[in-house]
Amino acid sequence: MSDAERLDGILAMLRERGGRLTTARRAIITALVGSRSHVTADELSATVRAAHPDVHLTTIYRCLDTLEEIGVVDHVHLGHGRAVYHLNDEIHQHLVCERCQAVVEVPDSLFDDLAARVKGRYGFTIRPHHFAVLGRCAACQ
Amino acid sequence: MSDAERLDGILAMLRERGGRLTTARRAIITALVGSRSHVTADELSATVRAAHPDVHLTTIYRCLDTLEEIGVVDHVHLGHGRAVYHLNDEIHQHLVCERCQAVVEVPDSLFDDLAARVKGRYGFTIRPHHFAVLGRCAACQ
DNA sequence: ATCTTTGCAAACTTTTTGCACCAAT
DNA sequence: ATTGGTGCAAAAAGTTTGCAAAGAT
Repeated sequence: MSDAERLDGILAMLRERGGRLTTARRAIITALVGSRSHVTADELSATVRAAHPDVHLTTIYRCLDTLEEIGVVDHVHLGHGRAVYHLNDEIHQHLVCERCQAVVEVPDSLFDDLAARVKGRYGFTIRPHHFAVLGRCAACQ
Repeated sequence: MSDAERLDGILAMLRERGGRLTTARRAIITALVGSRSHVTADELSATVRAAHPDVHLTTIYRCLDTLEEIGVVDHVHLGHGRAVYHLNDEIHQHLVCERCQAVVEVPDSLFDDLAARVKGRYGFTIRPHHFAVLGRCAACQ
């Protein structure tokens, strides 16, 4: 799936929801699709501003909220303070190095065992995608 | 180990490190030891203020920082925004319900398998205590 | 006497909100 | 013509910092 197709798909979902296809949204979603990884609202804002200097950070947040409601985007708290946003097309878990901040993405399936055990013993259903797991990456041991 | 012993132990560690035993610190650590679970800086401040109305929230933060440097306290980001602090004597992982905010503590050992696999495949060492795992508790399914 | 710790006020960072205007349908 | 989206400014929430005064050693 190309970036253009991805963009169109998201725009279509927005329209279905009764949303409007504004310049700002197009720019934000384009930037999000283009930046292939995890971005903070701030970073996204910088990218968007390159082409559309008038798009306000507030609008970024509101757009990301909307996309999250639709289920297209998810956000994760990687560290102290800021959150990062990413497209939701492949679900993965984040390992974040406490030292160098590197983000390692690992398949969700690694957590299946843990999830099953926690479910069995505590009745708790893990939804792991929302928070990062911290530690030390290979390079920083 | 009684609360009083625990308090004394922590005060001793502080002293060893060249720290001073102030009224504020005594009050904060007492409150921390007394409140048997996870507290936000704010909650801790409220408890401390009951007996010592003059201890400022800033001081709470600075004291918690110091205790964290010593290794006595750890803090965890349970949700969006505030962090919770807890004594470091039994290491456990936090499961937090996204709906009712309940905190379920589970033994660290549940994560051993996951940690081993992540270590093997990605060279990443998980230090899981720092962040919460989100999901739905038994009552909120 | 020294040097850490404290209180206070103010800054800071990230995110949210109120409101009048604009623009997509 | 609607009504949802946007920009702006300002508030909120949580935490940190600078500095002079207080307090522990």
